[in-house]
Amino acid sequence: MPELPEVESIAVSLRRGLRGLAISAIDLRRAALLRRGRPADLKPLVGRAITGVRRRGKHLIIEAGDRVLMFHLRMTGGFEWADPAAPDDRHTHLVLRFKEVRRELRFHDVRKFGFALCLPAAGVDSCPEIAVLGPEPLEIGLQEFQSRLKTRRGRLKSVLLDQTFVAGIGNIYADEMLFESRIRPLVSAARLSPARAARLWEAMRAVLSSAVAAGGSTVRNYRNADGEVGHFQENHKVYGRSGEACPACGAPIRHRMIGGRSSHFCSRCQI
DNA sequence: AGTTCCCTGAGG
DNA sequence: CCTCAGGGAACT
Repeated sequence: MPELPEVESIAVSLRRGLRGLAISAIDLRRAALLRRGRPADLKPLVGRAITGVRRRGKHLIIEAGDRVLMFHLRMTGGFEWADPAAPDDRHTHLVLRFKEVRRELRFHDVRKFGFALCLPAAGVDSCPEIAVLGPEPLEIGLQEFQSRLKTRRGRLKSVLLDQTFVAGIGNIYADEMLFESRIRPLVSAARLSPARAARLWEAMRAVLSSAVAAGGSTVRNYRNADGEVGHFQENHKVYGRSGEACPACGAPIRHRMIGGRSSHFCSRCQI
């Protein structure tokens, strides 16, 4: 569920919390968290100062000099600052400790879909996870957005969720930006008119930037690294509102599966 | 291009 | 008890 706005909010909170800290120890509780990586890959991080935190798509990248620790949170991954003496739950998979402070940073993930990789900083952009990603939706220009759409066969909603098209959009924001632009999720991406593509581009920027400003959406239990919830769920017009009245026309919000994902839309407003 | 699977807790 | 949620890879 963490999508671009949630990962951005986590990155901002981590940037704040990690400023000026150097890693003193790493406690890997579940080796499978590293996927193809090995536990020994983490060793170069010990002793390194944190030099930055950034986001690429839904990936979170903690920079420590010439190494990075990259996370994908998938559905239920998250961070929490805790006193080392505080009890931890069985879903904590990695713990970072620091020279300067007593508090430790815990990565937890109930469903274990998330992963972490320790990579050379120079190799991040060329690693498979990042190399395949499309442009950032808040950076891509209208012309490029329109021309990329034309090359995509398939339903518009599925294309928006495809991280190689643009990186960072998930189920919530795909539904919301389609409603905002009054476009049906089922239409062909390639056949979207330039005017409708422009409306979608505007909606994409508006929805994502509002969501970033609101700290993301907290449905179920998303929180940033400081334990703060997001507030954009209060602005959701269609996501999770099947059966409720469309805020624009009053027709009931419809719900159906598209490409294996639950989709919410107004069949009167969205054409 | 659609379906299945991974995993677990929440909700019916 | 059963079903659902969901990102993304793997499979059909």
